[in-house]
Amino acid sequence: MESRFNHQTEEDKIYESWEKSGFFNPDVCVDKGATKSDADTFSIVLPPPNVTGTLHMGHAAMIAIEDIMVRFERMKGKKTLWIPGTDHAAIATQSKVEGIIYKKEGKTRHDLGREELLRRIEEFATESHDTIVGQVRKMGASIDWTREAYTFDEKRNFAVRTAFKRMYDDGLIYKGYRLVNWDPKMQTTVADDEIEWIEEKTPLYYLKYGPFTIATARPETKFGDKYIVVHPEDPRYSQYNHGDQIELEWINGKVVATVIKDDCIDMEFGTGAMTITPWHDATDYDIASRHNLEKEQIIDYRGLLLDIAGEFKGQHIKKARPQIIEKLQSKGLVEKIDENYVHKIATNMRGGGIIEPQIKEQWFVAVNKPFKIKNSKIKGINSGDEVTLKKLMSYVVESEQIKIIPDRFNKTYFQWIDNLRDWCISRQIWYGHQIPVWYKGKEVYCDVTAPEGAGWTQDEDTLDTWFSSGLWTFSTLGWPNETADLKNYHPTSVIETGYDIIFFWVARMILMSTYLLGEIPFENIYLHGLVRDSQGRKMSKSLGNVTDPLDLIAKYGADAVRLSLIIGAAPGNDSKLSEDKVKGYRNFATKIWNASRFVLMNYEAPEKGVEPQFTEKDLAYLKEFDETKDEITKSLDKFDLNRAGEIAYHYFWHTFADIIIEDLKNRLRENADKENRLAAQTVLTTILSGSLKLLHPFMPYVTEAVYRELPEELKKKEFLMLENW
RNA sequence: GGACAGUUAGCUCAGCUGGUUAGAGCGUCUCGUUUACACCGAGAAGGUCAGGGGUUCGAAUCCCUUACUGUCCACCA
Repeated sequence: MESRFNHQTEEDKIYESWEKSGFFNPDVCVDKGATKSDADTFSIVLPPPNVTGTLHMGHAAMIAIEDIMVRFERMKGKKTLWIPGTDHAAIATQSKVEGIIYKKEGKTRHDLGREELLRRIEEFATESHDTIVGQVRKMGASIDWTREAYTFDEKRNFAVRTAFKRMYDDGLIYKGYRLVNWDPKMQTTVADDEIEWIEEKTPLYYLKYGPFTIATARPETKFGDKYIVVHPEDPRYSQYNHGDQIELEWINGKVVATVIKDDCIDMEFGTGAMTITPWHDATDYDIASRHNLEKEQIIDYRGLLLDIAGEFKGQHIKKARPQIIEKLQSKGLVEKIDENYVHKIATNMRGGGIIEPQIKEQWFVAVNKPFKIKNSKIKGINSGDEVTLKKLMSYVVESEQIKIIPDRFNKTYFQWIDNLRDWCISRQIWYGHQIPVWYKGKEVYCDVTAPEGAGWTQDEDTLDTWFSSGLWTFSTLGWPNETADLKNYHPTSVIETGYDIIFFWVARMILMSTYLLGEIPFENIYLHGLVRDSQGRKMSKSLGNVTDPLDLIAKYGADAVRLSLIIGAAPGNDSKLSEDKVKGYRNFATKIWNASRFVLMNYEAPEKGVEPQFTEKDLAYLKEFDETKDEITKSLDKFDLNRAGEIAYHYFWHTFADIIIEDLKNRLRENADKENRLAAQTVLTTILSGSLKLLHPFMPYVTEAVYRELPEELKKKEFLMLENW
């Protein structure tokens, strides 16, 4: 044995031998007798990384955590399945590729056309996929590659169409005119959750609106405003009654304004009076809907002003604003301007532009609509019970059929559900699952496959990417076919993902699974935090503090990277990563190697007839090891990987290496007494091989490498990976 | 506006349901070149556990409160 474990040359070889053996696949484990065929199962799906690029430290942490769970459960003898895959990430990917093409060639998607753009995206996605898969392997993931899936492959597409059709038939998917988040840059709608609010210092204009003064940050939307809304109890406006009509001079001449009284008005803000633009603002839309007011479009889908803007027609809203203010000023309608106002602007967080709400016909999932559930396996809900999707989502968590780790996220989850509105699922981008609805004249047809006969055209919209990833726990297992995998491995044991996508993804998986299968998608939700830099800053390209997991792996080895992402990282909490930390755990890997080397180089095969004669201290050492093992097992069972890792680390280095080896060293050398020597050796080999098992989920490579060096009589299996916990 | 975290040694964090002189890693300092390992070993210094109040025989740990930091949610034009 060399004096150090050479991760650069050994890790890939070890991974290859694992993968080739087939033992990442539970079927092979059963066939080859490594796992009992009637063993309990443990299953987990890899949160599919977006094919928008490469993996970052957060992904590395995710893989490390999941692989620890998987290796631990596999060693405990369970039929263990971990399914890999990637996510087409519809809008994010298209946005990214469009950006690249525009930068390189100055072309837009319309220059290329649908077919060519899709081809380019596929090309990019494939490349990105290959990189990602390579990275997952590098991390040492014991994942079943034979079951790899893509959210946009044929099988998943079939699952998506099936899901859509069922929801459509149950009336849970409908097409309707609603106020939606429109991204003029990407030319598509975006879900509420996909919006990021950014603050911007924008002047707040106080405009004279007849006898009223209104405050607005967006004068360019105000052309058609003909309702003035005040609070019913506002004494300043008590002389006006709901419904009063007042003629007044406005931007482009006279308008008749109607007074509306509504208690959603904040009397403290501005002047306590506002005009509304229902077509382009959510609050205004709600007010207008409550009072049955007219709604009129002011801005088109590209962000240009419409006819109603008169002389400003055709101008972009951004350019028009100062001119509109100028005109208002010349008419004496600007009372004052508050330059220090901070306005919140909605942006599309998937690389798009500034959101302009629009009323548009879109497809929605009705979350509050009652329906009768079929085939419920959910405890407390029977088949035929009337439920809503919202109720299903909250019930399974409330009743603790799904547990969230850490549990404080329960509150976050429920709060989100309380605020949940119908989910807009149609997108006007090209990269995604096309909606399985066809039209011919006034006829509408929804099915898994296209209708017979000529003259049908398919709906051009594609589905929100989360619609397909919502099916992930079971679409990867073969649903809608009743496969053995689905039967064996669903519900999955745990979903492990970042707390930042609990709404986007976790909640939607619960929605889809409870509705479509009548069962929970997973029993546990393990949420990890963000991996930040050593100063606690978010890693970002603009800060230049992004560390590539591959660089760290090349430098210090995957084992060190894994452990440094686990220790000091409690579920749900952000963690900091520094190179020093990784270096420290690389040193630990070397320590494991050298302590093992020492034990092995002093190893002598026991002579026949010689029985070890243990001292009391020997027995105490063995007992201490057992206690440590129990503690680690308990922690892992509770998903407390952080603690388990720390105990294992500390025990191996500072108890086994520093104390036990030091103490027993001499008895190996001055071998006056064979029984005594054998006892010392037995203590060392017992604890060593036991420790290798305990450390294996955390540091699979070094431990497996050491295992190969063990004399045959100390090994029971082909791989350490397959040893009994 | 609502909710959730966090505030413990120079730095990063443990400290589970309250119980002896508050722990670890990194860093610092001293010593050590014993044939497993200098990617090492032995040892040391360093903390009024954010502030205040309370419960208790006893609190970093439970309760209240203040301050600061961070995150999420929400229809303040």
